Amino acid sequence: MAYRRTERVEEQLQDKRNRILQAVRAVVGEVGFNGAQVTTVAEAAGVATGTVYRHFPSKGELFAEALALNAQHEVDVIAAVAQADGSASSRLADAVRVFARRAVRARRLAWAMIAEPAEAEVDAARIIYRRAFAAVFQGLVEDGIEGGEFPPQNPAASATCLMGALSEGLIGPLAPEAGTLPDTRALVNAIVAFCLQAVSARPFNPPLRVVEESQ
Amino acid sequence: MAYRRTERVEEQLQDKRNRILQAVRAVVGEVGFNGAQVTTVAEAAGVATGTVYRHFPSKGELFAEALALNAQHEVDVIAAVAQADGSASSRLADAVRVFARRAVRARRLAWAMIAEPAEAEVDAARIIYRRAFAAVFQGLVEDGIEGGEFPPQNPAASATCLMGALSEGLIGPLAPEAGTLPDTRALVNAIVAFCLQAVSARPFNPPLRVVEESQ
DNA sequence: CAAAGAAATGAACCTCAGTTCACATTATGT
DNA sequence: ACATAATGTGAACTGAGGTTCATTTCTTTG
Repeated sequence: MAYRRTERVEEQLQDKRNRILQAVRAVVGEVGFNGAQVTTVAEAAGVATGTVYRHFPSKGELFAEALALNAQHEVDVIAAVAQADGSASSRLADAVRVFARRAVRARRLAWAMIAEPAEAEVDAARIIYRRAFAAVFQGLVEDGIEGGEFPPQNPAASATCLMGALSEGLIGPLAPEAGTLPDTRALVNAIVAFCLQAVSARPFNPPLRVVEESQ
Repeated sequence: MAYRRTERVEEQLQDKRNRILQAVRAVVGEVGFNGAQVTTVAEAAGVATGTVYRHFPSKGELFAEALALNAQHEVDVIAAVAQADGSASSRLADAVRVFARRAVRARRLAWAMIAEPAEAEVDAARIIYRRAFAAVFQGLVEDGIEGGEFPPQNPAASATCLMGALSEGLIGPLAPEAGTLPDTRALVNAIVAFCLQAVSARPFNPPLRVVEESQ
């Protein structure tokens, strides 16, 4: 018996693993999934190509885990906003706004996370996290309905559609081939307005019966 | 002078070109973009692989043109619905419903057209046609605003978000890894309801002012 | 410090689907 | 029928990038 994996080594291993994941984030934030090669990531992480494969079984799984890491963080942020005080409408508006703002800020990365074609595993992870975001929205929609703030509706469907409206509203402007964003503020506002109205409004036509269902 | 491209040959050429495009449609409708290889397409079209390259410069362009063909057809269908008689709301609802129904019917194909990762050229074509659909919706939104049916809003942003809500609402259920659709009818209805409400409703909270902007 | 076992390395390898191209086939016009 | 030219063919080629693995470097223990 002449070797044993020490705590210190264990830590260094974890550390290296994290460095690799962070490198993916950095590289993808720079050149997207498309341009991100394993060798490039390894270089960015300060390790050799082969080392990447001591920590991850394949490019797809590495990239998927990197996406999951980011996406989970974003979900947490949005969930926190959603759990703050205030009416369901205002919390929903805030959640959507925060999502949009953060996306616009880290534009290239956001586009990659939301929309850029990538390995199958990455796509799978994306779907999972889209659902996670939708779940947060769904909670808000349910709150709103229960509190009489929103009219009755299918919360799951509304949440999915919200997620779609939100991403589509962003994807175009975020896309790398689109130039610089002309008016970020206005864009975010329009998306927020749409989303809020979609779930929180009452039918306008046929004519409204104004009070009957209000709390 | 011993050869000249006859009308007949010209036709056969066109014919073969179309057969190849149709083959792409068929193959993609079966196995998606992912599983669709040039050789497979050639086989399905009843030509040799090389022949494909006499008609199209690359896989990407071939597939992009095939997508464009389909998408243009769908745009035409939706545009026709949008130009029918009726209120803006009803036309919008019909347009959304028709889009969704047709997608659900040709499920695999629709998913490929809307969401499946593919060559860069294909993605580019997709963006163009998403905009084309959005343009149709935008026209309806503008109609609705002008006619006092819909409240004031940013028509371009609303249209983009509509397109997003519509596709996202469909993508999940359409995805090949999702099982058989449980209740197509309900799904389509929920999406239509969301879309209609998103643009046609008035804010519920703060309290409504009912008549002021109606025509 | 030496032995033993892990972890790191990175150049070589492999895979696979898009593409090519030398040749065969088919069409036109005299 | 023959010359000419275009179209069709599909096996072989190619290149990019993910993956491997023999070798080197590092860590632990007696």
